[in-house]
Amino acid sequence: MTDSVFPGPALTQAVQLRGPVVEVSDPKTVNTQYGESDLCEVTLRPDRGAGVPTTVTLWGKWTETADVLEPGMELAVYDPDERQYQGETQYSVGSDATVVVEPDFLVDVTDVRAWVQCPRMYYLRKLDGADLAYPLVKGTVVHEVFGDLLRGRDVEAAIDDQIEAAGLDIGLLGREADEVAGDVRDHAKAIEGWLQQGTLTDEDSAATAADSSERDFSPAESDWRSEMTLISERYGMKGRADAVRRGMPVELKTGKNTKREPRFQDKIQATAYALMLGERAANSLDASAVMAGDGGTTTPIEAAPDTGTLLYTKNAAVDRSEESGDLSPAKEFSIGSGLLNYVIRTRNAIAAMEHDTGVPTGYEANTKCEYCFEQDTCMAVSGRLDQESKAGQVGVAIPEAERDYFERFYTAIEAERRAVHREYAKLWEQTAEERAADDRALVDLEPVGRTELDSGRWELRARGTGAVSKIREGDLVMASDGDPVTGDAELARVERIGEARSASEDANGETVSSGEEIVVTADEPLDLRRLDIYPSELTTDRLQNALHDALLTQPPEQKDVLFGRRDPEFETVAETFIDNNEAQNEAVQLAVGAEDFALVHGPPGTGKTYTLARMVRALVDRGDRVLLSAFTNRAVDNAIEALEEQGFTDIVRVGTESGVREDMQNYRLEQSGDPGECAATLQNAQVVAATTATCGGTAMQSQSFDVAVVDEAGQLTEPGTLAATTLADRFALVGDHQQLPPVVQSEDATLSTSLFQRLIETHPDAGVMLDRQYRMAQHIQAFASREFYDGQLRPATGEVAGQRIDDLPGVSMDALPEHLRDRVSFVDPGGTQTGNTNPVEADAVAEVVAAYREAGVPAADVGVIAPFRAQVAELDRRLPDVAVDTVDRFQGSSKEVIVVSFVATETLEGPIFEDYRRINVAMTRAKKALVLVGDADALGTDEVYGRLVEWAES
DNA sequence: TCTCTGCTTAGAGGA
Repeated sequence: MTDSVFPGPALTQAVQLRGPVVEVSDPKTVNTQYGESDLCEVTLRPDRGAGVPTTVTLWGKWTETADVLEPGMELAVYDPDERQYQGETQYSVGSDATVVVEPDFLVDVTDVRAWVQCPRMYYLRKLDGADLAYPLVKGTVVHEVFGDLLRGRDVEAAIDDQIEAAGLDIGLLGREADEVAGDVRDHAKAIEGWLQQGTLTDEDSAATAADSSERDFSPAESDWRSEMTLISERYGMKGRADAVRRGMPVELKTGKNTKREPRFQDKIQATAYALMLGERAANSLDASAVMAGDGGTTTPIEAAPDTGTLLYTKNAAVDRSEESGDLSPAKEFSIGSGLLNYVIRTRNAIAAMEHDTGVPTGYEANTKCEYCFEQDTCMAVSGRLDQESKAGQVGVAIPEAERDYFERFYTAIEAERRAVHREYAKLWEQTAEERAADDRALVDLEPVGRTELDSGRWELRARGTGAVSKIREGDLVMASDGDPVTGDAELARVERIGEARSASEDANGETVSSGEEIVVTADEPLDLRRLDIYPSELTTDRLQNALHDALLTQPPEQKDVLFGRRDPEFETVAETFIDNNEAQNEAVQLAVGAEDFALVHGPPGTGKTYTLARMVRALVDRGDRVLLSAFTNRAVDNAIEALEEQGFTDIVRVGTESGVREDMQNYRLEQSGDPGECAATLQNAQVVAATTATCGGTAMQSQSFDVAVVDEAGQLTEPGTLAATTLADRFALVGDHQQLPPVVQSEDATLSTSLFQRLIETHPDAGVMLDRQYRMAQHIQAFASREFYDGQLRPATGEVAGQRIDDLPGVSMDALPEHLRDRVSFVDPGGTQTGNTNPVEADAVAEVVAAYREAGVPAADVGVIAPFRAQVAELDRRLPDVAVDTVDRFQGSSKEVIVVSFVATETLEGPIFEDYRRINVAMTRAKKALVLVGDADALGTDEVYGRLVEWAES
């Protein structure tokens, strides 16, 4: 077992050669002293491209990996044979060496498994993965029960709890809890029987046999670990083993297998875990050797466990009179270097395919399509997209424009996936300090306690340093003893981060807080010393799903308008919904009368959310079932709040407990509980509200709607929007493409234009712009109106236009310094940008805020905005009781007084300043006073920022 | 050196 007595990074001399491939020779066959052998020469630039091009000869089966290599791919070569020849060092990769393609791309073990079944199955899984199916739900419940049994829980209690936890899914499948419990019990019996047997053979004392009738067979803690998350830096792989027993992988399968041997793909899955367990074992063996003064020489392959176990629990439940064959649930198999290397080569094939976003045909492996249960789907997808596939094609291809669209977005989403993978690689590429500085980790935690919960899970507590990070309550994180890759590490859920609830007294009798308290829950106990963000591919998976559903399952008529083959149609609606704002009323009429879609362009402060709520009510009055969606939880909750204010409360909110705002929890659908009740609550709801990411999940995929109403649609990628709109016959998008665009990690521009923007540009007639704003004084809105809204944005009333800071109770204009008395002012404090901060400017901002405070403006009415998080932190220190945040995070809210800190001096370099929409957002948060603080010369280097300064000074 | 929210995780099975 790896222990915290071995600090520092992995000690295995892992990478011997690593860098981009320059050239790959054609494979050839040569005669050697051992007979005929294949070889292929690969030239790479070691030291990650910095070294002299070096040729490595790949022998035998490694030529399969050479086959998929292309120049430009990153290659790692471990433990190659080294030989001097004519003054040159030559490397060769035979049986003892390993080659890994694109090691930073973490291939999932389940993807390796799917690829082994059929490379095309691997591809199909990415496109279409949100189906609800009983065997899957049951399988999940059995796995959870298995984990509970390993943690020593009572079987009946575990079954009841886990079925309750899966309540909604079971209900949506139309099953009863009792029926599922019966099914699960059969599997649980098989697990119990096997565990009992294991205990008996392990403990050779006669006394154990006498006790065997009792329930107490709880596995000894040192023998077992359940649900072990493994990440491999060396092989570029990640996955989660069901259980590890004495260092050996155990995989639970709830299907049936009456063959003597385990299924090949099951063996491959367990072998992949064995490979990663070997890596961990080698690291700790080498560490021991170093401590003992020996050199570390064990390779991970040598250190890998030699046996894997597959537990086919359904075997115990089948009717023995009708089945022949081997019905024992547990099947062991031996793991040798051949199988381990096979896993690595398969993993390489996947990584190579991902490098240039290729699409597998099925010919890559020797699979037989006639036995495949994905055959129909495979042929249909191949036919619709006109792809080459071993199974062949059925059906008519979608139009070429749609195929191009699919290709373009598929590629862009996969680029996002690679960006997520780069985040994984940072787990080991960055030191703990670098990760902490990047806000991606909380380090130097001091473990203060652990408690085993009734569920068998563990609550782990630590004292934090109070450092900031992106980690928030409810997040799934990697909890570790200090090293998330080679140390003791577990996936954990953050339950609490914050000031310790209990305070104590110090020596002088003063009450002191005991620091920041961090509480997480995990399956296994560990010393909680560090938390890391655990990147998730969930969003990319759901975007792929949405793309697939929108293009391959929607009827052509519905897609026509998206591809410009037809103009959107409207029925004329004469009813008046809002009588004091023409544009708002027109927006509701448009949405109600839309036969395809309607677009509502809502600039800042124009009552966009109010209009949206009115629209939802009007649709409901017509008998429509409405989906209410937005990218962020905050926007969804705001929309519900607006509905509530209009007296409408027949809403079901789908989302996680931590995502949904406290005061909206009463609308939240409880996903655990009685299956029938859970499902009925969702199915009977007239209005269902959820984020677009949740719309892509299994629960929402089972629902259909008449209309989807999507708020903040300017912040959504096209596939993100489609996740909501494909669930409905028609849709209405509400947003503002002149405010911030979707957040995407990759540089690809495809995803950064919203569907809202594309449609409003191609179909201006299908949209209404709300042109009267209720937020800003006339002068404050002038710049935004001119620059971003063609001068069409105007104050809704004279009162809005003429508002002044001294309208606030107790605020006197005379108390303000003269340069701050205008509604818009500019201050040039003459500081210097250092990194992403400007301390002098921060001081000036603090002075401005202090001036407003002294004039009587309450702290709650002041907001401070800066482009960089570093400057936000700088300002936060000076202004503890004022809201300070980045532009991006301020979108959606407003304050009476807004102070903007631009940070930049001399030049305006940096991508943050390139998107002018960011200024629009920053300027339009202010109601009565706006103060711009920055370097006039730097701002003057850009035309738009220059006009901004001119306007502020005038 | 740029901004950053989603999501129960990942994996659950069928001839």
